[in-house]
Amino acid sequence: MNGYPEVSEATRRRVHAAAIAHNYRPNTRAKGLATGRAMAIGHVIPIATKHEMVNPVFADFIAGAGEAYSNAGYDMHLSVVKDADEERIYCDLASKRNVDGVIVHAPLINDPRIKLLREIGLPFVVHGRSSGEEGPYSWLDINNRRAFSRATGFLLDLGHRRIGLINGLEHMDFAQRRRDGYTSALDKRGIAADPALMVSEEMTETNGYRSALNMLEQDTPPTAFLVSSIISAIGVRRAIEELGLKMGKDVSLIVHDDELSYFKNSDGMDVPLFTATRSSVRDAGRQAAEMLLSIIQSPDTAPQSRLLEAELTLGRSTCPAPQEAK
Amino acid sequence: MNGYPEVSEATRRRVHAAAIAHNYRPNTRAKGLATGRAMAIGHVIPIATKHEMVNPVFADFIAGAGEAYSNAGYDMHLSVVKDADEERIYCDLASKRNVDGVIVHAPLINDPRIKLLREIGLPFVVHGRSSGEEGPYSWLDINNRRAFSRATGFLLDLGHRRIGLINGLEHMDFAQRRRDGYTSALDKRGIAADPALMVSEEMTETNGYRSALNMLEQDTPPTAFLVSSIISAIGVRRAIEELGLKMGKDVSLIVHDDELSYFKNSDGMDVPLFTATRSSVRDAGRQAAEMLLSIIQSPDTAPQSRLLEAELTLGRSTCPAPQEAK
DNA sequence: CAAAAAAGTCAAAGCGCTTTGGGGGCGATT
DNA sequence: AATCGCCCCCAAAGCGCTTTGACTTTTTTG
Repeated sequence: MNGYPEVSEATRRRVHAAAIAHNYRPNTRAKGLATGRAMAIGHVIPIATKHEMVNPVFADFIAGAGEAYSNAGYDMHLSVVKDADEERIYCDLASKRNVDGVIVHAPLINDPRIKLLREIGLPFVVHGRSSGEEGPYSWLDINNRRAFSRATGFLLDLGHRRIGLINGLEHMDFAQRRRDGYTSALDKRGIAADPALMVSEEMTETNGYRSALNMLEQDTPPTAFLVSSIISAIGVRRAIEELGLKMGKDVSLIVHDDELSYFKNSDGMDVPLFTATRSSVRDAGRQAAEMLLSIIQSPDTAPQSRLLEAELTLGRSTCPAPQEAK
Repeated sequence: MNGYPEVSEATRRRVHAAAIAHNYRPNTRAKGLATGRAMAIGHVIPIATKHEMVNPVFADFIAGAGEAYSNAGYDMHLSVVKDADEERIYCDLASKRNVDGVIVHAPLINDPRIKLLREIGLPFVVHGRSSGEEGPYSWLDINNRRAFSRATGFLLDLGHRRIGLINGLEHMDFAQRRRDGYTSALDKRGIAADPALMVSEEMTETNGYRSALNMLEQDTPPTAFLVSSIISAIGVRRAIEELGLKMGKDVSLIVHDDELSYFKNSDGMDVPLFTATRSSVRDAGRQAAEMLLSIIQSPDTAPQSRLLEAELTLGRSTCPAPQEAK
């Protein structure tokens, strides 16, 4: 059944028919044992121990990756793990031989997992990058820095001078890059970044709400926000409206939109709710998976990488800065 | 290493030490082949083909289940699958022997998967139930009917007479039960359910927004809403406020809260944003997983089931009906 | 002190597949 | 007619583990 050339077409057909008749499918374990390949990819999803938080982008990323795997006949192996145990899990996966490769999620700055995986020789692709990691490795990331610098520039062009940054946790690489983009765009216009306008926290609705409220209640409140997640942005909007202000009129907001399936910023009909830097995380999952599969197929080629650009899409949450705030 | 009684303690220690020294872990495939047990549980997550939607509760459910699996030494196998292909996948999983059991997600009314799994003899636990399925099977569900009937009763007690129901897709069993709870509570007070106040749709922010807007723009708009998901509720709130109304003052709202980790309705400090029927889906994942593991351990016991009650928690989104609306 | 019992060790078989090398059958070549 | 070559088919070995039963060593007991 495995396409050997010396088997006649007739026999092959007979075997196939019999297999279907008996509802036969080769036993994965036996096959894996004989071939030495697991035909499975591992995803390790870390639970932030502090708040037991599951990153909401995982679901969509995995949906995209899963598509690529089933097309290629691979299975997906998931380990849910408290972030402290994460390294041990990679060793386990490798030495128990239950996966042929892994996707590394949510890389930190100087992420130790990259070194570890390189050492144990398990093929991997990082979703994101890890600043400070010098050696070569395969990754797929969006251009977070440029996205946030463009978004900041866009707000500056609209006349905003005090722009709040509501970011994710900045030991995560993506958040660091986003802040870089933000501060460098401010720098370029000769504006000093104000620490009172920058927060770094888990991207939940409540956090977004609380931080925005804090900033808006300052003496010189921001007239615009840059928000790292559509979930936090909901909270930011709540804070804005609770103070009797209007989003897109009194306060502007740009959000990074991962195109989560249950929270589409734009439904294709109306003008999107939020002005956003947009990049589909589902698509990223698909591409990262395909990259990993190709690496597994030809292990000796150089590490691959791909940098995706985020689109800046106009929504109803941005407008010129109000006059009195200039 | 597997705890045979006739091996001396000293030898065991020696073997253990050697295993650790060489970073040895038994090969999962070989072990599985020899024992006939995969030590893995399958989760099949269907993608609604129509909108390519991933149910946002999966992430948290799986986080809970994953905890139970790793405690028991089990792995988790994920298949992401277009909902049309779902039955084939179950057959594959069973005949390829790569899992010892599966969790059935998002059961429909008269769900054919239950019959199928019973036939092929693969142990399973349903997260939810399937009305119309007569035979015995193991399930874990929340009492959707009672939760929604209580919530409706609560709104009626506050004087609301026109209550909008913004539900999930009603071919899903949970949504059906929620509507049942809603209509039966209305019935009990002699109020006819108005079809113009009931919608059934995928639970996205946009859908919630649009449906609430539609209802509020009717001649006799609802004074309260019952919403099946916190995601849709965000959209409902947006609609309310866009019309210049205040949630918890002009319009009341009760939502079902799955305690999604990135969208906590209550953060333990303030009064929750929404009044809600609350039940942790993460916890459900943990319990369903434990139930399945116990079934696999002793396959001959009768099917188990567990019905969890949802708590009604007071938030800031409900208040007595405005006078003029009575 | 010898024999029986207990405790510990080891080697072989088998799980279900892939891979390989040896033959059997048949038509073509000399 | 004997040989060669080709096309198939099949049987055997091995993947890394568990399980079993046979065997050896130590301890207990009459």
